[in-house]
Amino acid sequence: MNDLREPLKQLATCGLPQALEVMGERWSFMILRAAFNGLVHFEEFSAELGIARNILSGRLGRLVENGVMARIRSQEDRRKVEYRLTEKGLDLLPAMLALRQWGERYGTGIATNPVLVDARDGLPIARITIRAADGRELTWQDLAWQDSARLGQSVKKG
Amino acid sequence: MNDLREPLKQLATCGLPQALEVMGERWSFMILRAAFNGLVHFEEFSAELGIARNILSGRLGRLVENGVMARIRSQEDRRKVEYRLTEKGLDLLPAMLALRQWGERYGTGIATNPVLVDARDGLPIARITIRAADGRELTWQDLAWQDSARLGQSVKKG
DNA sequence: GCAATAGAGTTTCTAATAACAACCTATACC
DNA sequence: GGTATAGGTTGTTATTAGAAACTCTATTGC
Repeated sequence: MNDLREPLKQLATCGLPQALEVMGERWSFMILRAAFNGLVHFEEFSAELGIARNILSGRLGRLVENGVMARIRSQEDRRKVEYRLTEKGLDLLPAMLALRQWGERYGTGIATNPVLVDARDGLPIARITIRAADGRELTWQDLAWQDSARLGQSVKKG
Repeated sequence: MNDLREPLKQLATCGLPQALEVMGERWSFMILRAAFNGLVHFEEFSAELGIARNILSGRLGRLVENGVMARIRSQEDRRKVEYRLTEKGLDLLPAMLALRQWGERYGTGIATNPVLVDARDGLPIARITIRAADGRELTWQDLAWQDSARLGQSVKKG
């Protein structure tokens, strides 16, 4: 366990609250997943998620507001609107996959489909892991919290 | 009352809904972060998060129910209870870090503190990325969805 | 051209849930 | 007895969810 680790009972500041501000609401990640699955239209999200229309409208609007998705009128059919992931939205993929993999691992063994693969060789992607700057895989035992003012100095683990 | 624990009917099935059922509520990730920062007692979480006591009680209970945390009576002081991350909870670290890194990257430039470092060399961990089975880093362009029944066959990018 | 229809919402109304504040309780320690 | 710790209870408000009906524009079929 982490009994050897010196607990730091100080206020922590990090990007998590800001991420949760955008993605912490109930349907946000499900909408994101649908978007990664190629859905773009309001009616597609509605059918896939079974979410009430007003709520879906609100969530999509919020994701657009926060720059996660872009709202684009279709050229071919001007009734249609396309919601497409922005760069910022695409950058949420690691977080979504990490969550999803965790759910798969500990959930009630529902077979995942479809699977995300490397387009080059068709093999499923690896598990999302934590790595050192030089690429070594790290576990919680290998990690320590460090005050950012002291970065680069030696670390005491116990 | 279409909630997240119902299996999806149409396009995609995966572990995400199950992960969100455990971690999708408003304070769950903040509690998790506090736990990773070494907090163990009810009053510590309460002080750190400023969350109403009944809500905190409910969330902690739910995390324990779901096996993310363990509720342990302290040996030294029998009044005290320790909430400690289980293996299952520790395995949420990649997801939490990916979210946090995303928030840092796109948030309003709040300096993160403390920073998670490799205890061996004191260097901050790398960004959480998606990798192929052989370890190559992959971006969204390199990926494809594949029906799990056809794994290993040729892939067309969607 | 005109009616019917499709897409993307908005509005209204209602129910359920989450959140918060402020007490209250039950142990266990001193 | 007095205090610390973990939580339950009560009451109140805010938010979220949902169903159904409505709007507005664009397209399609005749």
